[in-house]
Amino acid sequence: MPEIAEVETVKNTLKKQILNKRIKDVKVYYEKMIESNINTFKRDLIGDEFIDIKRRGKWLIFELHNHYLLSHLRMEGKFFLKNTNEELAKHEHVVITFEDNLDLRYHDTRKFGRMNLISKEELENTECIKKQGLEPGDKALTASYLQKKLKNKSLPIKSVLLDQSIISGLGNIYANEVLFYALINPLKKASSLTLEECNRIVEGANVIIKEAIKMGGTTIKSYTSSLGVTGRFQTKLKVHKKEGQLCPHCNNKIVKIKVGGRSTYYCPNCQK
DNA sequence: AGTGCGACCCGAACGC
DNA sequence: TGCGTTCGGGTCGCAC
Repeated sequence: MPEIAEVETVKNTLKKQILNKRIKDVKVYYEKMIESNINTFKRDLIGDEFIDIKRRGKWLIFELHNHYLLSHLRMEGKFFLKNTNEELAKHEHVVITFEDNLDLRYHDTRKFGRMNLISKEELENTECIKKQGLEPGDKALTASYLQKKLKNKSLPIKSVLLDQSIISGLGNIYANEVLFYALINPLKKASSLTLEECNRIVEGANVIIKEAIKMGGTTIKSYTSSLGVTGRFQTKLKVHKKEGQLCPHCNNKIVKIKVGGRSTYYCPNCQK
């Protein structure tokens, strides 16, 4: 499941392969995937070219001359590059063909991913981009920023870490890992966190995301990033999907609970 | 405004 | 073996 590190990896990989090639055709096989008007989507892409790829939170931002193509991979979205004469595979929902007959194909088993084509001036006013909070690694992401954001949140801290408007880019895997790093119980009420605890969360997010990006993300379940790049961060996971296994700090058993409906893994001894 | 929860999806894992 | 059921996971939209 792509989180910030996976998206960063996809961005970096695609940048080496698809920039500055004229788009000659666009095919959409699952129309609900496109949030903007489908005909406008095709018309505006054809004839243009990608000149850069950026990322904001878990959103990929493909820059064209006049537009941005926004793409969210949700759980299982992947991009593949294939020759245009290769047969369409199951779950390939959007195909962008470049003039050298290379296809950028969007593959999504569960059809959860979304794309949106917007004009350049719209970017900062587009809701999904505007609402993103600070990213791990941003100097402005400090303990006091976080504590202020948590002040009126009665939800468990685990749920709040998944809120993209506070820290942008954390998903279920890294939220579990960050709380283990910070030695904080996932059920602890967000508003009750001390400045010191907020500091440990910020530090954990910075350290873990940096390391995950360096390793190309986490490959887990059905997710492998595009183009044969395989994430190796799963070897670094300490608690996620480790229920019944021993805590690397104290040797007590990792447990699995539900928080806000989401699987949550933690060490009850280290994270009291 | 903050919170809770179903819907969106489909394949894998599970139960019988 | 084979069938039906449950689960997962990010985000949105709706109800409270």
